[in-house]
Amino acid sequence: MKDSIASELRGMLVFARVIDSGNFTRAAKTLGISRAVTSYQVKQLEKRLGVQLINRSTRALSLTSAGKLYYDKCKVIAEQAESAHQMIENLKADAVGRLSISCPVHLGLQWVVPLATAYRRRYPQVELELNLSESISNLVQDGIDLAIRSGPLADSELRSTKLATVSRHICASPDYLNLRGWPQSLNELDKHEWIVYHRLGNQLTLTRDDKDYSIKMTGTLRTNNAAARLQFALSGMGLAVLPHYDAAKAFNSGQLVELFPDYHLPPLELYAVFPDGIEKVKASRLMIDMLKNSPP
Amino acid sequence: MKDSIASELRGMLVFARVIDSGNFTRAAKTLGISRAVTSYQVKQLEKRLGVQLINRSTRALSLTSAGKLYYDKCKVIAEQAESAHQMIENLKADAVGRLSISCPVHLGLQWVVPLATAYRRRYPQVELELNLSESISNLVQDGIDLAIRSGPLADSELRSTKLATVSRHICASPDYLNLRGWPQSLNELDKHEWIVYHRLGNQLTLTRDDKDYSIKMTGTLRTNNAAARLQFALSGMGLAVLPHYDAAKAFNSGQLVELFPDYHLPPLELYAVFPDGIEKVKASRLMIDMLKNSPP
DNA sequence: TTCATTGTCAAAATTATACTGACAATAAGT
DNA sequence: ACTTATTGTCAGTATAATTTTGACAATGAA
Repeated sequence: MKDSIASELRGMLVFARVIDSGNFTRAAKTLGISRAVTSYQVKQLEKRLGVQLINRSTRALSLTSAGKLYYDKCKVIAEQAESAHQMIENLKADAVGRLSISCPVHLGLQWVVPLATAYRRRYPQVELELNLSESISNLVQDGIDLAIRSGPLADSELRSTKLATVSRHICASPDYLNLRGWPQSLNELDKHEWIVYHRLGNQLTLTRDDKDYSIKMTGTLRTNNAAARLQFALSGMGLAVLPHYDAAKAFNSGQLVELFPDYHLPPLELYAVFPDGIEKVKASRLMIDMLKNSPP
Repeated sequence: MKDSIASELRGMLVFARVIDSGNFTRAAKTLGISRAVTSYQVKQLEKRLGVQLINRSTRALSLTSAGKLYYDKCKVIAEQAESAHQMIENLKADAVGRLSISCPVHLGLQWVVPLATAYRRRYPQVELELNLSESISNLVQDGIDLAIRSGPLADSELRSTKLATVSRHICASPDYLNLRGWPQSLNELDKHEWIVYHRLGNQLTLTRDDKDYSIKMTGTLRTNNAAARLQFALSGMGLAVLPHYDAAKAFNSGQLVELFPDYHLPPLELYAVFPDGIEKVKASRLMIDMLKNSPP
């Protein structure tokens, strides 16, 4: 930082404090530095500006006219620097500010939107921005504070915390099963149509009594959209692996039934991913807590 | 400067520049520092605040919500710091700002007041403050930019420049001389009354053809006020040593006559005394020039 | 793929900043 | 007029901060 304004800033702060204090000694004390440095800083500033700001005698100070004008500016800057710092402290202490959240579309609609509504009601001073998108790439570009993703993101720059564990279930509509047959064992599954969720591949691992069973999902219906997958399943297009939050409603209404409930699928792990320090911001912390306390 | 706001200021400036530039590399270039420092400064700032301000990936930047709010503050501070510096530069380049002048009362009334009137007309953007006072002590206390004094001030803190050399003359009113006699030689002077100016002592040294003549001023009329001295002289109370600006008018109107015009008195040396760097301020420089160009 | 560019890092070099203990100048009290 | 305490500054030194350099992995473009 050769000769930029930056070098002046510290001097400006010291200078302002000297004027506020009325003398160098008191200023030094309140700044927590020695008298010598205080003197040096102001002298350096004056040298840099080329104009003397303070008329000194050993027992009295006064501002030159240039100093008076300059002091007013310094005072404002000092206050604003203080206020900027304070604002960050406020963000950490109170539910204020802004919070931008990124979330996969379907999960967002099912889970985050209702929660965000409650959040806004509870913390009206926080401006919420909910960005629903599947793509994970523009997380940085879009200035996201909090991204909700399934699976921990292997990114050293970002921190993450687990929000919820969502069980998954093999589902089908009664109509479909009546048509194609209700499978009694895992072996019969390969005679069925699967609605394959694009991002998960077509290998499926089930667990029962600590034993793993591997299944290959066969089928021609593929989608990268979770809502579409649900609709296909409801329309009786085949078997689908659905997260609990999609499945539960359909089970209750009888639109879907669960197959092989004794076997467990590896659950969906939902993580919050965020830049370091964001968890110290109260608005973010409260949102994370809320997400953890109200799993989908 | 342990942990005060001051340490943050440099970081704030760098941070703002990074955002303005869109990336660290360009910011570093415009700041004239290396990429590494730029990164370091922002990181340091974030560490200090406890919150990440910038979402980084190697090819894209974005602000966190906290960063957005903080940026706005930084931007204002950067602009104001720039403007403070610019203001000083303006003071040096243009006739603007304020200028406070201190001057002995009588000299001020005779000389500076008329000049200040012309100055104000010529440079209306300069706020003038004229402080007429004999005392030299509160020069610092009163925040004077420019003090006019007779004789160079032996003060290492302050700079000074000679404004004018004012000749002095031995004067008396014709009435007084008719009453007490017109002295023909220096020897007769000790029979006369002197109006003694307090600050100059009562020893007088005259010069003629490189030869010095010492005279002791006798008399009971003493004053520390230059205007009073003039009035006493005009009223025929005795001989007085008057500066040219007081004597000239009276000579022209015949109210006073000069004695021993061939002998020269050590002249009054008028100096401008001011803090270092004030001569770089245009308003001051113009005033000093004007004083030099229009001697009393 | 290859290539150039980005942000960051670690170690070293350099600079800025800080403290200490003096000093002369001043003001207040006696 | 004398002492006493306080002030701002200085010189020399110590310390902490900043900066440079050269490297690195990550990333996007060709």
